[in-house]
Amino acid sequence: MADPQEVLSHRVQSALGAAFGPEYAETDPVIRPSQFADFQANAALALAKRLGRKPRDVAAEIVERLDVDDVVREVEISGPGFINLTLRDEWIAAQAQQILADPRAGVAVQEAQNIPIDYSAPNVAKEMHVGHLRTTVVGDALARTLEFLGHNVIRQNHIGDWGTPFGMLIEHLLDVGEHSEQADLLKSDPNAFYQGARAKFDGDEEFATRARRRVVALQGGDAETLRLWGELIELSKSYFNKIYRKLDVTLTDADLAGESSYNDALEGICRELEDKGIAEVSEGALCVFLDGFTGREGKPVPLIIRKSDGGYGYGTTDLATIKYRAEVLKADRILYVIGAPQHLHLEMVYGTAREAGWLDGGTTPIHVQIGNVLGSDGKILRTRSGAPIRLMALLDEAIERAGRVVAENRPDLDEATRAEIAREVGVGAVKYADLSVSHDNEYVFDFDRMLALNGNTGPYLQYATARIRSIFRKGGLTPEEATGPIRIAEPAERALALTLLGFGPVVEQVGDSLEPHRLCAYLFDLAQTFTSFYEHCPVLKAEDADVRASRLALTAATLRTLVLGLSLLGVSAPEQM
RNA sequence: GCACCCGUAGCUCAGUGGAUAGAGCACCGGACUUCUAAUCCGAUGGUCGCAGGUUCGAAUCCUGCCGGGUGCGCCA
Repeated sequence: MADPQEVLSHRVQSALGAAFGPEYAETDPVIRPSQFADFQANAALALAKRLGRKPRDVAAEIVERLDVDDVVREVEISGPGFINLTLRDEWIAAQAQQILADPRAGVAVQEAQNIPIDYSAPNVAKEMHVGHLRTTVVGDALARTLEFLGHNVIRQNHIGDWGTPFGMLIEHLLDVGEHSEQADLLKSDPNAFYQGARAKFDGDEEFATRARRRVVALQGGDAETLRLWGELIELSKSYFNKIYRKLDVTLTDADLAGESSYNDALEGICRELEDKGIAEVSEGALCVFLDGFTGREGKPVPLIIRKSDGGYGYGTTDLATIKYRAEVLKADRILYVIGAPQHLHLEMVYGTAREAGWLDGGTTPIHVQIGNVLGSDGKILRTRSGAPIRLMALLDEAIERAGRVVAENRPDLDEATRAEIAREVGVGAVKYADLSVSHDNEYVFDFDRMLALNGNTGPYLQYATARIRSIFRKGGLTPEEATGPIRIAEPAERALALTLLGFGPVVEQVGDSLEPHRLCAYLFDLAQTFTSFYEHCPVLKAEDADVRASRLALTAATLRTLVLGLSLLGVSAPEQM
């Protein structure tokens, strides 16, 4: 066990039990990183009141019973009753050695949960916007991280592939021709296709009539209409996959679970909720009213599950997803990586599912709220002309900007290599920018900042890995050949080794809290701690062979941790930059 | 009107009820015949929106207020 915080927790808890009786052995010892030592235990302050004694006396008694000599070099009571703990260099070195030998870099495998993750969810025949970009990137990072922690992740790309707009889209497809250039726009510039259809729908009464008739045919299961609908899906899949491949996102066609896949379940959902007395008819629509949900003028807010015209909306589909994921997929947690504005709606879906008993098997639905991406004006990101930004163009611009920097700094590399580096850096920068701020906050999109080589950015972390790889190339060995033994003498070595021990805990924390930005912050800290180490401690030019072997081992452990950490975020690390 | 989110350094953002609130950027001052300077070291910069409350201890928890954003019946 390499996590100092956990080791110290157990030791302090034992001391608490020994000092104050077994009923205190479960007390949280409140181990925290400290600015005066490596860690501090704050339990004494909280316990003082309960025990009716002075905090410093309580701390003294804990210290007296504390058995940590093998781990801790110095124990000191300070201030009102803080217990400062300074770890032994040898212990840190030994733990770092274990991390180096562990292919998982100190991340424990957890008891497997079934975790469906709903993320990305673009619409057929529509451009993905920066909001989709963020749920795609955050959802994918969570999928990768939870999978690595040992969970059974089931990716659910809930694409918008059903509804009334399809009448218009199908008629437009027929008008322009299935294999026309216009139809091919769906693969590259879907909004152009959509807007073409929309314009006709709004301006041409005859077209609008055809479109409405087509919706009826689609819902009625007309074979030719379904074939054309399938064609729209296929063309759109081509667009989605182009984006996913460029983004290096793990979603494939196998993960598609679009709205249409629940069509057959909707009628049953409504009947079940009506039979259970959860749904009732109001103003012609079948609705669920839940306690605690009121809107304007105190009127109860409905979750509409069947419209007054008999059709179904997203509320019904979302209920079908939660029932399916809970009962068929046997989900322990269901993650909805979806925009923050949909919070109220999702709460109503959860509440309805709970009342219906669908979550009784121990399923917890969780809304991973995605904040809006803003422009520098603080408004939702758009082009100067006010149009939504095309995602592919945005990625291409990031790659192009990265390419300019690479060309400037690495004229020695051939063009193909530079292009690949530019792609990894540009895409990595965009993804990292989405991941490094807490997901539920809005954040301001800024190319210059995300592509900077300084600061908490993707390129900075990638550069740190590229530099380390360069050390091994120059040294004529592979990172795997650097096995230590790790010894600690210099403060910079100590700081680096101690930071390495924090990887396992932070990955576990991301799995629990579903906050990838914590991993970003950790990796940035690790990279900074490494560059500082690298500045102060010669590695290849170390004074003797033992020191060199130890520093190479620390360097190898850092590289593996950085690359593994970035991979959990879905950010690649180029061999050179 | 009701609900949710947010308010921390000039800017962008972190912050597990614990000691003197942190990064990055920008600005200022240093370090390159380099182990990749695409870097590093240092300095400056704060009434944590305001006011109460709980607590030994509050940026963090509770209440009220101010300011900003979002949502609130047949779109998703």
